[in-house]
Amino acid sequence: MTMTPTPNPTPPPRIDVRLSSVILAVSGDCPHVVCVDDRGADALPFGPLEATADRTLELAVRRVVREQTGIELGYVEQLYTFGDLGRAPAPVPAGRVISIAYLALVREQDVAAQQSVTWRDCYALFPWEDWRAKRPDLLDQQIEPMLREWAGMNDTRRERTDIAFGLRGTPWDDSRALERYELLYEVGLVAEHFQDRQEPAERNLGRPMTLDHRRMVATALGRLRGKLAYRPVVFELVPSSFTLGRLQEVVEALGGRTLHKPNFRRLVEQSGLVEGTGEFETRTGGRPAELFRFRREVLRERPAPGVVPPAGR
Amino acid sequence: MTMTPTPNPTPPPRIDVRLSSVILAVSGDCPHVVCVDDRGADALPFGPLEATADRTLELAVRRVVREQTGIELGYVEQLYTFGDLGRAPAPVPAGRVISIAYLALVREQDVAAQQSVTWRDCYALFPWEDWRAKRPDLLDQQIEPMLREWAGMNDTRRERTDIAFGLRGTPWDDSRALERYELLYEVGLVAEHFQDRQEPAERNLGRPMTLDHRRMVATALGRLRGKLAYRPVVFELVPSSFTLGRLQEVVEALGGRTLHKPNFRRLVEQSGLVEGTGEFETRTGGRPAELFRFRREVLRERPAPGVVPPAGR
DNA sequence: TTTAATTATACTCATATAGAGAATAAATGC
DNA sequence: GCATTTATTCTCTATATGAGTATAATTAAA
Repeated sequence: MTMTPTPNPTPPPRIDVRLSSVILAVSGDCPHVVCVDDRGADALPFGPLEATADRTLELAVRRVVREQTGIELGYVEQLYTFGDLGRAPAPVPAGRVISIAYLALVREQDVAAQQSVTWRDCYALFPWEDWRAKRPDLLDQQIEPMLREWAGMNDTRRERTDIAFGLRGTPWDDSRALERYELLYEVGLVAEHFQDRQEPAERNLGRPMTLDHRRMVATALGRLRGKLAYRPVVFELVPSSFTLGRLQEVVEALGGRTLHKPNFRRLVEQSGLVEGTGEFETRTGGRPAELFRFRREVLRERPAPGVVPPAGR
Repeated sequence: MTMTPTPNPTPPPRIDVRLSSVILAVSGDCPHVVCVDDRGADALPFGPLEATADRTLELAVRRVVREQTGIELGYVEQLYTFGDLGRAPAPVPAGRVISIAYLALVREQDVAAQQSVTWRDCYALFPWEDWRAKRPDLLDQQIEPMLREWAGMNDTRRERTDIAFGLRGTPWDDSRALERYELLYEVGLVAEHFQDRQEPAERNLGRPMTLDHRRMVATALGRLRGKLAYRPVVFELVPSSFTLGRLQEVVEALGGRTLHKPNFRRLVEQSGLVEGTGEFETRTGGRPAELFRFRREVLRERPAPGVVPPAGR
C-alpha cells in the first residue's frame, strides 16, 4: 500500500502473461468454438495469469474461463504458447504479450447458456477445412492460384505450399490446419494479415478474429484432428451414451471428412473402445440404433486407442 | 532513466518468463542432453525472455542458447510451458516462474566442444526408460512395489499406475515417459520430490536436476518417442549420410527398445524415407553397409512418414 | 586358406488392418 | 404391402506388421 519509488532506474518493458482457451463442442454436424465479444470482434475467452493465485496453470485456466463465461471445463489440455511480436495492431501494450493457449472439450448440451458467449462454427473460420460435402471450391478458385503465384519458382515456398495444401500430388493432411492458416496469413489471404499491418483488408477468407486468436483455433483444430487417431478424445464430446452413427458424425465434423460407415463401425467396435448398452435409440426414420458407451478400460489394453486409422505411411 | 514513483499502489508480484531448452543428441548408443552447471547441480540451458528483443519465441530460444552455451541450434520445437507453483525450493523468486520449454535436436559431432556444458546420458536421468538390454530391474525391485503400495485399492491411482508403467497386463508405452516421471515424483521416488519440500531425499531414482528440469527432459523424451512414428525427426540426429544400422541404433536409443532388424529395414526402405547412395561403409567386422541419405521429397508423398510403426491399436 | 564370427541384406509366412462395396435388417410413412 | 431410411453384417482385396530363416560379404582366427 506504500508508494515507493521503483528501485530500478529503467523498469524493463512489461511482459504480460495471459491464458486463452479454445473451447470446442460439436453440435449437430459442426464443431463450434466459444467466442466472447471484444469491441465488436470475436475473441477467445482469456484473462491474465496471476502470480500467486492458482497452483497450476490448468487451474488458472479453469478459473479464468469460469469467471469470464460461467463455463465449468472438463477435459483441458495445453496447446501452445504464443508470444511473437507484431501479431497485434499498433497500440500494443508496451512490451510483449505471452498467451498460453489451452484446448478444452465440452459437450454443448452440458454447457448452460451463458451471458455473452457465442458459439462460432469452426468452418466459418476455416471454410477450406471442410471437405465433407466436397473439396471446397475456394481452394481451386482463390487459394491455389494465390499460393502458386506467391511460391513462384522458390523451392522452399513450393514445398511448404505443396505439403500444407496437398498440391501437385501431395495428399491433403487434415491435421495441418495450422500450417494452412499460417500460410494464408503470410500470403495475405486472411484479414488478420492486414489488421496487423493496419491496412484495409484486401482479401478476407473465413471469419476473422481479434489478434492471433484465429491462429489459436487453427492450432486447436489441427492438434485435435491428429489426436483422434491415437487417443480416445471424441468421447469428451458426446454424451455418456451414444449411437455409433452419432459418434461417426462427430468424428467427421472434427476431421472435416466423411468416413466409410461400416469400416468406422468395425474399427470402433473391434478396438474395444465401446460396448453396447443393449438399449436402442428410436430416431425418426430408419432402423433403431443401439446405444453404446465408452469403455474406459481400453486405456489399459492398448497403447494408442483412436477412432480414426492413423494417416497412411 | 527518471526515477518515477510507481503509479500502482500495490505492485503485483512478478511473473518471470524464461526459456529453457532440452538439447538432445545421440552419440554412440545413448541419447544425451546438454546440461549447464547450476551451483553444482545439473540444469538445462535457460535464460529470461526479453520483452522486445526477439521477434519470435523461437528466435529468442536460439539466442539464449547461443549466448549461454555457444551452440547454434538447428531443429527446434516448442515442448510445453511450465508454471506450477511449489515446484521450486523455498527461497522462490517473489511470484511465479513461467518456463517455456523447447526441444532441440542436434548432431553431436556438429556441436563444437563448448565452455562449461556437459552432455548427460538420458538413461542416467531415467534408468527405468531403457529396455534395450532387458526390462530394467529397478522396475520390479523398487518402482512397482512402491507404486502398488501407493495406489492401494484406489481405482484412479491404480489406473494411472497401470497405464504409465504397464502394470497388470497393460502394455508398456514408450511415449509415456512424462507420466512415469510425474508419478515417481508424486510417490516420492525421485530426489526432486524431497528437494521441493526441503526434506532430505529418502529415495533417489535416477540422476536429479535442479527445479523441474528433469520433468522437462521427460516431456522431451516422451514427445520425441511419440513423434518418431509419424514425423521423420531421426534424420536431425544423424549425419547426411548413414547406414541403416546406424539409423536403427539411433531409433533404438531414443525409444529405449530394440527393433527387429529386417523389419526396420523394410519399413524405412519401402516408406520412401531414404535412398541408397551407392557408397559403402567399411566398418570393422562384417559385411560393408550401404550408405543412405534422407529423401526430403517423402514429405510430399506421405502424410505421416515415420521410422517406427505406430503403436498398436 | 579354410573356418568361424560378424554384420548386412533378402526372403517367407502367418496374421492383422484398411479400403471399398454388396447384402441384410428393422424401423417409418405412405 | 411397399418404398424409403438408417443400422448392421459380410465379403473381398490389398497392404502392413511381427517374427523367423536364409544368404551375402566382410574380417579375424585357426
